[in-house]
Amino acid sequence: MAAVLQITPAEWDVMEILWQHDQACTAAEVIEQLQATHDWNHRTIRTLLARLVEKQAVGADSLGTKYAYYPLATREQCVRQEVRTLAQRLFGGDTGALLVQFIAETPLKPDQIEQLQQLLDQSSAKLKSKRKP
Amino acid sequence: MAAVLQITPAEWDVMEILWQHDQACTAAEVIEQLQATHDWNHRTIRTLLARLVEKQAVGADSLGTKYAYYPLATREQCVRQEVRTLAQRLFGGDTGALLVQFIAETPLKPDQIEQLQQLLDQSSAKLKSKRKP
DNA sequence: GACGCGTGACTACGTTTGTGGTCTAGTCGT
DNA sequence: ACGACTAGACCACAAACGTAGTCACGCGTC
Repeated sequence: MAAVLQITPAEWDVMEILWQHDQACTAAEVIEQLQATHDWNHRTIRTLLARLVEKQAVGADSLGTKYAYYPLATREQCVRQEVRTLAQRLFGGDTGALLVQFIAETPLKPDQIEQLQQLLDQSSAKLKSKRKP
Repeated sequence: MAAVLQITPAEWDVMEILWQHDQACTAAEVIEQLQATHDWNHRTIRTLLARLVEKQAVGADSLGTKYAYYPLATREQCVRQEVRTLAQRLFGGDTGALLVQFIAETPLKPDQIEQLQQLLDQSSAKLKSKRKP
């Protein structure tokens, strides 16, 4: 399901609102919150919601005359998708070198460093366990 | 210069060819190499080249009847731009967070893991030394 | 019970992107 | 010198995207 969810930047802003809520929201709620930060016509936001429903990134349950909208994909999934797409484009060939360069010049926070170290440990552990059997 | 270079995925593939060469290339050379991997009409590639020239990502020196094309932006600059853009969208500009995701998504080779581990050690050492004085 | 308002459905329209066609002026082989 | 090719300039067109208008319908109000 949701094989290659292509969420555009504008749609992403709508998804963020939905992800922030545990409960499904009405269009009016989404519109109100988006208009706090975006200078968007409510019709624009409704269109974005409709497109997200169409591409099955968002579900819509009928509430009589209106709908309750809720995300069908987790933020996690969508982030992974985006990251994978960009990684493919940027690092399609030589992933390692570029990542090395990037790490070298990105100011990392202590917890990010720790996260990365754990990831690397896992990777090397996985590599080793694979080589033996 | 090249303030917000927006390179589309198709254009990116053209840039890759140009970045691979130290010397400027003719359109014919770019076309030949791209057609090795892409099923693109040569007109498509010429259009992409023209658009890249227009947005000043690529320079074109007249060689009589043809042009020599060469990148005006380095690959590093463009990668940085893309990463920043996506980090902005996904993590409110936190490039480090995006890097964590990249690493999580990327299968790394042992030597790359080692390199990255060293880099992280350096980073954390730097952080510690900064905190003291 | 007529009326305005919010809601969703459908439509519109300019721009960007991917893809490729036409036109024209040089280039090169014969 | 002429005809086949080639390179680039200009144009075309559909899909995706950002942005927003119109329509019709049910709801609460006066």
